[in-house]
Amino acid sequence: MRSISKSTLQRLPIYLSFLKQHCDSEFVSATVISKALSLNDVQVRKDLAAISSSGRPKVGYCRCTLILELENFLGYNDNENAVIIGVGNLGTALLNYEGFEQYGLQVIAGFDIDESKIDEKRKIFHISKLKDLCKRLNIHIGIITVNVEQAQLCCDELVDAGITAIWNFAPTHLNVPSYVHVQRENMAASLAILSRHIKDNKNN
Amino acid sequence: MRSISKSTLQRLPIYLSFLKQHCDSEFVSATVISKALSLNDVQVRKDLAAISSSGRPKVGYCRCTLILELENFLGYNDNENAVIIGVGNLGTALLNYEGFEQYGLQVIAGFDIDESKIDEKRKIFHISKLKDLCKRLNIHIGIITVNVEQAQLCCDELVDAGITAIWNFAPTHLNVPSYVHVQRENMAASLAILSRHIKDNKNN
DNA sequence: TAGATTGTTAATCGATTAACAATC
DNA sequence: TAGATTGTTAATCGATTAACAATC
Repeated sequence: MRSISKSTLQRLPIYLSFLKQHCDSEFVSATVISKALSLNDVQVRKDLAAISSSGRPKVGYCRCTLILELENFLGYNDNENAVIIGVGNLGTALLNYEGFEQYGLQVIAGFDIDESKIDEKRKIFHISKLKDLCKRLNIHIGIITVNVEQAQLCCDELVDAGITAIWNFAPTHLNVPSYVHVQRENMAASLAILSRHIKDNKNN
Repeated sequence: MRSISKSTLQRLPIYLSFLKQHCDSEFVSATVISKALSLNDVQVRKDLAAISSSGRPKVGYCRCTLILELENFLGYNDNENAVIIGVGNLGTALLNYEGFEQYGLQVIAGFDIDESKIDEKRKIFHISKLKDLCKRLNIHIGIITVNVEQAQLCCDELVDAGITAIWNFAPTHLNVPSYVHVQRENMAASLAILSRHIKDNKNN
């Protein structure tokens, strides 16, 4: 099992969701997956080879085995806890979203500066309790859903609390120590691609 | 102005947000931007060259001019209307999110099958009204925030309503005609990258 | 003039795709 | 055996980075 490229890593969850959703035969081949997802078949085969060696010539992959291998590799079976900073619209949506559990992510608490939002029954705490809770529960993932102005400050708090992976929904760059990974959820980039497509359509 | 690569396109909003937020001198160079955002300076220079020719040797770019050029290129000044299908947690958050206006995106209506969610004052309509509204207002962008099971069905409705660009938040692949572009907001992929980072940290 | 910067051309790197041998 | 499939090696493509000439 060699080291995985970022682009491969991003496609693995797509294969997994396809296998779970649209595919009910016992065996499945890279060709079938590639056609269903409009991808190149060699690409799919290489991606799968990186995380599995259960593929058999002429037969393909056992669907159930492949699902397990993907889930294990992606860590969907070992739970990671996460905290969220900023319990506004988006933060609340993510805090209430049950779908992350499926990916092995438990968002166990939300934090905010705004006293009026705090509601310990619903697991929303004042930000002053962040560090203690993260250290105590050994939490590594922090989700930032505050506005641009507060993002760097919250980021610093997370780093100070021992977080090493940050999922940043604020549209801004964050400065972090080199051992911390920031994953920017760049909605503006998605929009840029979408609106470019519309413009291209108009010009043709 | 040559054709823009997808990776360049995705970085442009990042430059723009930096220029607006963290930078208050009259002129700014690609080197300064690259350092602030931890990118390669030639990459920034090439990206900017693709959308602007206002850079001057020894001087750099006039910050205001560059901001305008980026905004124009990204279409932040010409508004696009969009509709949302699925007014659950995430759909509501996006419907209420004021931040998209900054990107020239107006989410003007939400649609749902669930009669109890419909509230025309808050611009939430029954899905049966989708096609008429999209045609009448000449809408090109649809946002899908329903669950996996309903996603393809909603997608078909959008295509039928004349939508050519779909922003898909449901974790599933959508089949569309070739002239329709689907931008998948792949949260599972972001999570995969984050949790890989944590695993790598543990193993070192 | 010297130094900082742009922007282009060439080199490198990595990811995708093509060709093909191995296998059931 | 023939055909479908895996998985590997080689070729291609595109994006990033390096080198450098042009410019204010």
